[in-house]
Amino acid sequence: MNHDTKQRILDATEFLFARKGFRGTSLREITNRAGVNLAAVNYHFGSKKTLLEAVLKRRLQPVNQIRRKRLEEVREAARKKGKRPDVRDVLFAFIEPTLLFKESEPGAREFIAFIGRSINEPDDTVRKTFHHFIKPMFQLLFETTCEALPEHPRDVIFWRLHFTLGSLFHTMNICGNRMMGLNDIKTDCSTALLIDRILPFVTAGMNAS
Amino acid sequence: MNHDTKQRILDATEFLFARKGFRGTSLREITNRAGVNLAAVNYHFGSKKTLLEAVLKRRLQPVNQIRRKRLEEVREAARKKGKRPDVRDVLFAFIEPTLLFKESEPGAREFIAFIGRSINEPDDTVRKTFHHFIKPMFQLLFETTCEALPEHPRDVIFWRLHFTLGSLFHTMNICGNRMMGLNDIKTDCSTALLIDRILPFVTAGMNAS
DNA sequence: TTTTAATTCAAACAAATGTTTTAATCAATT
DNA sequence: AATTGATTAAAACATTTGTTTGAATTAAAA
Repeated sequence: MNHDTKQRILDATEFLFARKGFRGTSLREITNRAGVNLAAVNYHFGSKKTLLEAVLKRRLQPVNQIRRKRLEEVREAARKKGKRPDVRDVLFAFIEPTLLFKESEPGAREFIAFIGRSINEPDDTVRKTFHHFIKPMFQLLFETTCEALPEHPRDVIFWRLHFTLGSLFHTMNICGNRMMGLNDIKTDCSTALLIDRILPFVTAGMNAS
Repeated sequence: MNHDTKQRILDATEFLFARKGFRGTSLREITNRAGVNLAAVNYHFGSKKTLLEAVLKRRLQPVNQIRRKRLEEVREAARKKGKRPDVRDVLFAFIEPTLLFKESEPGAREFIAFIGRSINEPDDTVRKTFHHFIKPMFQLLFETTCEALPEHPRDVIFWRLHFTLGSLFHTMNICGNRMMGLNDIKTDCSTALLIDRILPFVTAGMNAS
């Protein structure tokens, strides 16, 4: 019943993928760190590619549920009041769960950097798997933002949301990993403060005339 | 005097690094594409790591010169007028050369995506080499922006510039490579239009109260 | 032309990779 | 206790990796 072999592999994998990337991590590193036999990966997951899909699915599925719920709550609340959604509320509903994910579980603190990179990963397997999870969320975020800003052209909103994603995913990288600092600036930062920092920035950007 | 062997290797390398990443590209792919012998890489560049440094240096050095010149022009112009620099001018001086780089040379159209990824690369060699080039620019951008927004705390400006970099580098990825589109939105976009799109966004974000 | 240095080439190197195989071990069911 | 199925283990598999070697070729200098 040592069924936690799968868990140990998943835990070791997300840590190493976050630190060294998909291609930079070997199955031997993973199984060594997990304390299991090398063949266990192919036995339990089939292949390295399938392992990656399992790792991404385990983490992205829950956070996506939260994001969807939060976005639809904002939508519904606005509908009931007969007003349009507030841009800040919309962005908050998407961004807060994304960054709060870092605090959700021990492994997430590192793995958030991997997620932040995935959208632009050169490896097709990583990027396409990630897009499969993020695209419906992006679509929902897009529609909700269009409701919030009906006076803005749709393609302007589309691009500004991409800029928002850029800020957000870069933030996921630097808060989960290593960042480029400067001499007199302290770079460590609580998640709550980070949210307070990024939200005015992207809200102002979205609202720009 | 077949000294263009080095050039052909550099050209092939930047194309493949942009498409498949540093670790995802083998020296055999590079030399095949360049039409040169496998050993030519180690003969002319020493190692794969040194090749990477040469590739980055060849492209980043020129664009950095432009960025530095542009930023100092903005600074100097303000000083002569006895006013502080305009935030939009500062960001424009940094962003325009960065995105215009794409049009500078044939290979740059693809390579811009590699640059956009490098800041958060998991591979130490790539990330550190890139930081070596970008950090002085970021420092200069930071100081100039602080002059433009003296009422903002320095650490707020620091983080907002990181958000700006996030938007910019994500844009470099999607305009140089592949992007996550939506059904009814056309994703292709001229560089000039792209600059017109990103600039109001990050300017508003920097100015946010 | 002869000599010398720089460059190219094919071949081989050792190390690392994901995957498969086959036997051993474990846990539960009969 | 015996049997069955699931899991673990060690070893080997075939490729691919970056790098090195030493001879062949080319270009420049004497």
